[in-house]
Amino acid sequence: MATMHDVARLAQVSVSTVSYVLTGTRPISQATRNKVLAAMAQLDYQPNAMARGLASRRSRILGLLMPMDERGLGATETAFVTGAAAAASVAGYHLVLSPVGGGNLDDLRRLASQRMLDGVVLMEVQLADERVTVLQEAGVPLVLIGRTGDTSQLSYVDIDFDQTVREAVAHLVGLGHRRIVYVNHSAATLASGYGPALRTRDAFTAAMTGHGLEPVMIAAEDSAAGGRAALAAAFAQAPELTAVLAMNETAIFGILGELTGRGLSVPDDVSVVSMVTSPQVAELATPALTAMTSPGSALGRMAIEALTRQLDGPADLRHQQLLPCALEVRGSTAVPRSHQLMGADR
Amino acid sequence: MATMHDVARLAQVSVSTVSYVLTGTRPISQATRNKVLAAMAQLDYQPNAMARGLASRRSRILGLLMPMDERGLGATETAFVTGAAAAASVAGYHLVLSPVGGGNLDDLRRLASQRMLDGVVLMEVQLADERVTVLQEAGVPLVLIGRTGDTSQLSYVDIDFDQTVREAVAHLVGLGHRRIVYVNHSAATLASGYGPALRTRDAFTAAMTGHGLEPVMIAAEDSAAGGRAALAAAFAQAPELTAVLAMNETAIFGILGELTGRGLSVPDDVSVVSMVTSPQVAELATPALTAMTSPGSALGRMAIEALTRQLDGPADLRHQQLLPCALEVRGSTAVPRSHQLMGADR
DNA sequence: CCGCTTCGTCGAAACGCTTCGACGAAGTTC
DNA sequence: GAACTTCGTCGAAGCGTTTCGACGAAGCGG
Repeated sequence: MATMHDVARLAQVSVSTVSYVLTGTRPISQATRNKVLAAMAQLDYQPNAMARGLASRRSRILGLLMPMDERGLGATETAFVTGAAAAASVAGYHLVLSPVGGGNLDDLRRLASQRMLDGVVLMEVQLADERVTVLQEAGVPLVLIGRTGDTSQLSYVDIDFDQTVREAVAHLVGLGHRRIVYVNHSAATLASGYGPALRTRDAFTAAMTGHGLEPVMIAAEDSAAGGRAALAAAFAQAPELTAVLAMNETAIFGILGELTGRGLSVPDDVSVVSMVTSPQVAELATPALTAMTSPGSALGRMAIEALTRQLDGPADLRHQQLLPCALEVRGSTAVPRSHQLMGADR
Repeated sequence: MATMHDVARLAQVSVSTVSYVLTGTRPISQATRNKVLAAMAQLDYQPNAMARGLASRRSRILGLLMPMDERGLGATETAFVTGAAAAASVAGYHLVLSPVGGGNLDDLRRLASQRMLDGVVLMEVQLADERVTVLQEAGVPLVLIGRTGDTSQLSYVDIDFDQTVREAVAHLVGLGHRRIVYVNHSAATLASGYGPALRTRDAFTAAMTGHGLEPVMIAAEDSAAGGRAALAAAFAQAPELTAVLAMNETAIFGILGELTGRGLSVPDDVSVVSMVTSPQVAELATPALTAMTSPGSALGRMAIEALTRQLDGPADLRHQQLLPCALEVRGSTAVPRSHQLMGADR
């Protein structure tokens, strides 16, 4: 493995000159640059990342910290990752994903103080997230995907849940639905302070009230069975419901199954909208689901861009940005039956 | 940020002594060790990963290279990752996931020659996989999850597709099914040399022939629509089929939807077995799918263990191992209707 | 009690890079 | 044309570890 020394010798220049060619820190004449480049090519030279990191005190590695729970990464999370990786590559950084969950805070502390990560993007943030504290104490530049409760000191990108819910509700109301039930994540998830669950709950209440309608929310376990139970609960609380809005990629299949089981057809009897859902998952269902598609890869990209800007620019640069999900109408929403009759009446 | 120098000064020993306490490379008296440990604790010392890596020529970082395509990571892949991360942590290594796909071979080459990874676990291996060549040329220790065509020089862990298919077929045949159709990945995937698709195809043929039955295989696109089309094709080729064996987590939902659409009930009219499927996904369907559950986290763990053994032990250590999937019977398989009648006849 | 290992520790030389100060040559300003 | 800059390059001093050779102090068999 060739070193910079070898390159310098072959090109008949000093080691520092080779370094300047590589980093562009100081001007180098075209002639010298060419000599050096040729030597590099000839020796198949690759800079040693460790040495570079030690000398420059920057590893040019960015971390994407994601808790990996059992249920795996959905297409949405994967889009984050690919978007982030692409952006990092463009900015000349490596991106590594570290599956550090909430449990091993010590692991995280170690990772952070070892100076091996120039900065970190944190996914799946809780409203009160200790990982944020740990990283801030370690002095690691940080961008969140999601938001903590107090965001004043932080950089983040997140989904605009307010607007997303508003649009979803508006779509259903526009079709003529009046009794709309919102199926959220589980009660435990809500209690744990999971931001998206809380924010959508409030946004749903606001949106429905704004239309003069009564908001009904059901908490559902993240499983098909949870979805079935949630639908039963929904009919118990609002027997004449005509639409379900759900933010639970797992429960949604239980909801659909239970609907079919009760002899109700989607979308003729009940319309269904799935929130923050990837096209891939939406297409799995029969009929394909009308969904609010999350801006996954854009979020990942913007998080990395904010982070690199923070690293190269002034340290106190803050970046806060919200992106809404886009409504994509597929086969699971329609004008409600009651409304169709009324229309026929006139 | 405290350095080893600071620790040495505070503990009144030399820098090398501190290093020996940390690495255990040479014996250190209990008294000295305690002094050093106390100093470290007092200063909240953390070794600098870059300096360590430079001096020791080992980064203590292992890479898990996974192509991230659009469809995201299933629960199976996620189990790989969590199993691998846990094992790496136990062995004193960091695990980083790098989303390097097949496309950017140059990226991979750079990553490999930068001496930032002590070793690599490669996922989603093709029968002829250039990434293997690149990594071998770069001299990076390597363990595959999956197998290339010629495995003689390589370490790998993989699913025992032969036995898995055999057990799945045996389950169906045991129930009385005779006309069984295998829904594989797409023709393009087969043509690209994707090992699992090819191996299961051959295993299915062998298993069916062994039972004196005719093997029928259909290639399906990885989508719900692909599943629907595949089922139509299946009925065209084998009108009296009573069971479907599928290895396509995405298409399976299309298959189920199409079955319901044709007024056929699962499992009474048609039994369905899903291969290499996580319990989570199996439970999504209604009824829950009888499936061959992949040994995901065990596979990840064993890959990492093999890799670390290779790093710490002799360089030419090879490790080759196959693990079967476990049959988990749920609601999607039953005795075929024809068979029930025959049973009633007697 | 004499040579021998073994133990515990030290000092110094790497590891492969970046970066700082210096310096001659060339260009600019008045 | 004296006094400055700017340009292009060099040498050397780090960066924070590991690791090697050395060496005094014990321990030990004979």
